[in-house]
Amino acid sequence: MTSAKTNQIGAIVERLARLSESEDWTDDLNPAQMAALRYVASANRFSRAPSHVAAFSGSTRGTISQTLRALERKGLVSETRSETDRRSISYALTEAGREIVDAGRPLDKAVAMLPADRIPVIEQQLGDLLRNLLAARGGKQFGLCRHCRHHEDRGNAGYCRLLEVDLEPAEKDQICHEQEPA
Amino acid sequence: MTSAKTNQIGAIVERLARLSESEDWTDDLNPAQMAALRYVASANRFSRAPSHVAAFSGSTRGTISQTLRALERKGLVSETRSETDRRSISYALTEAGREIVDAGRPLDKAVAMLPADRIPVIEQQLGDLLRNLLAARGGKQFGLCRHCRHHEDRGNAGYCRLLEVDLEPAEKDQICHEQEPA
DNA sequence: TCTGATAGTAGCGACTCGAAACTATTGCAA
DNA sequence: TTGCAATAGTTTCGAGTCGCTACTATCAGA
Repeated sequence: MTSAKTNQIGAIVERLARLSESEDWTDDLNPAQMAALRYVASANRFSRAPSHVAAFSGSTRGTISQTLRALERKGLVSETRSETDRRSISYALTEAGREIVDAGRPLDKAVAMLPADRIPVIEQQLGDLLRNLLAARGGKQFGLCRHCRHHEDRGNAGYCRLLEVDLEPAEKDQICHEQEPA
Repeated sequence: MTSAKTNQIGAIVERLARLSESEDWTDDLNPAQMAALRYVASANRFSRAPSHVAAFSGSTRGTISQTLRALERKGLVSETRSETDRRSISYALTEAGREIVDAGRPLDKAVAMLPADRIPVIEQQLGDLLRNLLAARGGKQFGLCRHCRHHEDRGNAGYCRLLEVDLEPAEKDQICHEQEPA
């Protein structure tokens, strides 16, 4: 016998993702495109370059470059070249892109059917699992700005000590590629 | 504001799966091929047809047909035409295929780093989530044979009341496409 | 014996994906 | 200041996914 009592968690997670994605085929967007679109939707203005999407999803710059192009052709994101560094590009959601993201994901509808008090528990445990996986592969966290050790709360707004910039209120709840847990 | 306090569970599950699969690219097998191979490895002899793999993964017969062909070309599965129904085909793992499956998945290594007492809890909760998702889309469960209402325990071995066949001891722990929870 | 359902396959077009080669910038150092 | 290495992104390649729409073979019921 190879591994008698191995747990099923990995198998369930992959099946959940696969089933959810197979239902998520709205608007002519495949899973990879949906994932990239959702990332752009939730990342802050410093974290929306192709290389960030690639690092977040464990993919490569080349692959993500094509995916973002496909999204742009469909009018769901728009591309802006940086003024300060002419090499880098930042993508932003268009109105049409925002609509698709706001529709939510199939899996979240199944989550909503669980007892409300168990949702934060599962969320916490899966978060720990994700951190373990990221630690094992040496990847960045891509956590929320306000959970970062460089973040300084200033009432409604905020301030990033690393990049030395003021932050809009909404930006505190966005994903940042520089994020390091407090 | 669109949905202020929405939970992150769906996002975490999809990211976990994506990251795990991106590391799982061993032996020239892409995620879809790994998923199909693992399914064949854990399904019983009545549940290894292309249509079963398709139903399990939320894909289509056409797509899975090609995926299984790719696996066969690589010598990881072998195909057998049914004697009783000349239309149907059953795939089985080869030795080489078994080796790859036995190597396990990256995500399970991250799971193993969690406190041991929390693993069954997470497993249970994700299982509930999966059942919710399946119920919402009207899909089959594909649960374990021994958890089926047609299963009859006969000590070491077992018996399936639905198909009216005797079962090997090992088959009780395999996935069945006919499975209905007790 | 039709006839319809079922199991699997072929072909199409858009896309993913890793890898490697390539362009355009930028930063650093001699 | 030139010179070069690092960085950001793109292109191209080949194999494969994926939904779709035919299409073939087989089976099962009236």
